[in-house]
Amino acid sequence: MNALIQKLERRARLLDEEKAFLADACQPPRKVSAGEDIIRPGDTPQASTLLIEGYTARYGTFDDGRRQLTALHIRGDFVDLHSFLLRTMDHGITALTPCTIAQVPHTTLKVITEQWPHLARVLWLDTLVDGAIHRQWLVSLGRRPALGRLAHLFCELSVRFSLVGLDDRCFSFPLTQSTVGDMLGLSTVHVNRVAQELRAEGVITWRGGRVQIEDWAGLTRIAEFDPMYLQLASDPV
Amino acid sequence: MNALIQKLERRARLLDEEKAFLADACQPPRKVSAGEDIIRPGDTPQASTLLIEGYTARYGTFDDGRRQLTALHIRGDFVDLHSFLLRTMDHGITALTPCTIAQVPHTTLKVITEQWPHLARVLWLDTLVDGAIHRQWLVSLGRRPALGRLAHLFCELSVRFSLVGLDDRCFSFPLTQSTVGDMLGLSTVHVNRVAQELRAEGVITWRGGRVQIEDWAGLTRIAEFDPMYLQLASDPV
DNA sequence: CGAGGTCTTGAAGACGATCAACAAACGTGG
DNA sequence: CCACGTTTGTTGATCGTCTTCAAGACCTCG
Repeated sequence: MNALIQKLERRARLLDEEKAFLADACQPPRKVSAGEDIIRPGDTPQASTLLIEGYTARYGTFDDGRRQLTALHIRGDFVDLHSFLLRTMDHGITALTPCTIAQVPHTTLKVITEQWPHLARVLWLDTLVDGAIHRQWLVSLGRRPALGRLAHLFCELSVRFSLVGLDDRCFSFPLTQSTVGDMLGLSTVHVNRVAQELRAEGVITWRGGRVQIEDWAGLTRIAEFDPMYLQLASDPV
Repeated sequence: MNALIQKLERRARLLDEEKAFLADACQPPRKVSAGEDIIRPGDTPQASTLLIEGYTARYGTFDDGRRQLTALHIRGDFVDLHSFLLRTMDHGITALTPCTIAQVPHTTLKVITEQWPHLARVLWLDTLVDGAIHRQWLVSLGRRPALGRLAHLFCELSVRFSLVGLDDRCFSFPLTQSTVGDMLGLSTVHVNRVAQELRAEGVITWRGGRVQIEDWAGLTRIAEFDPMYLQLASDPV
């Protein structure tokens, strides 16, 4: 919850009443174990899920079992704020690690749009930043070579962790190379090879479920990273 | 304008007052010629642009000039509704063909969020469907082979045109193969080759700036197309 | 009629996938 | 705390898809 508010306040000032209302809206936190589906494609959830701790991902699947992850969530992210209006989910959401989540009923979100228009705009903005991240991923998958794709992912995560008050140059990353492959549209083997290349360049270490960025300038150069899309400016909305 | 309302009403019922307010919000239409930028990266527009006729696209560029299109808009699409809250644009929007556009001032959009909460939710939903399309494109770029990518694009366009009342099995498509390559993350040469393959399969004809779908079942099979993500159900929001 | 853009075709090469095998790390139960 | 099985990471070899380069055909529009 605090992580969410901290992130939202990087983009717009919130009134104390708004923060209090948002905090009250959350149902008690719940644990989810790794590999469990939080939402299955076709579900029509009655509440939106806020990620308190852990990693979750959105995914689409093919008949033959191959999958593509379309988003990666960290603490403070609303993993399915869009289910409030989208109703039936066109994709699933899975817990990549053990997670703590809290739910906000859709009825409460509706009240926000009726009675707290400013807060509603801030939440709308949050879904729009989600879209901006999607666009960057599209650029990655469409035009960036494998090495740049992995580098870009780490750049993005570093900035996103800094928004929720975590050390951004060294963060927990207990995902398998196979999962990363499903995210970047690469095979597991190739993820392994480009990871080694990043290590050989000396820009990161990635071991034991942790990533440490050793050379930020070098990493951003390889990734051609420009953080503008993460909307760090704090404007009234 | 009518196209927008027609599309929105496929997802939620609108009151006559809401439709009237939305129609009044539009400034007089304006022509834009092919190749012209409607928005440049870094711009902070004071109005959102509605596409009345033609094709526009969102794009990201690299230093070396290569580009990746991240969205394709047809008539009835709000090409940058998100600029209302996102403020400074992280990407550009270009007219791929001669276009007619109309603008809606951000101040008016703000009034909608303050005084027309239901209409605001419908517009929010529209940006969420945008996100759903992004996710499908991510799946395409990440995991679909070139043939399936092109087939999927035509499936999506067919459904989207049907939502705005156009013949969906035969639509105007005056884009170059190079532009399609920038959309699908492919080289021009390869777009040419997979297009010929789709023709050879007898599922489409694509000539003289028009696409005709000859075998919908075959096309959707090649694309592994599932239209769920376009949110065709009409629910109260 | 000419010129520039677009489409088409061929050949060579690169990047990443797939297959296969082994090593290392992890977790679980004895 | 160790043994064992399973998952994850690593490496090599081969293969396929798509890219790049190059050149010629077609088309459109002044």
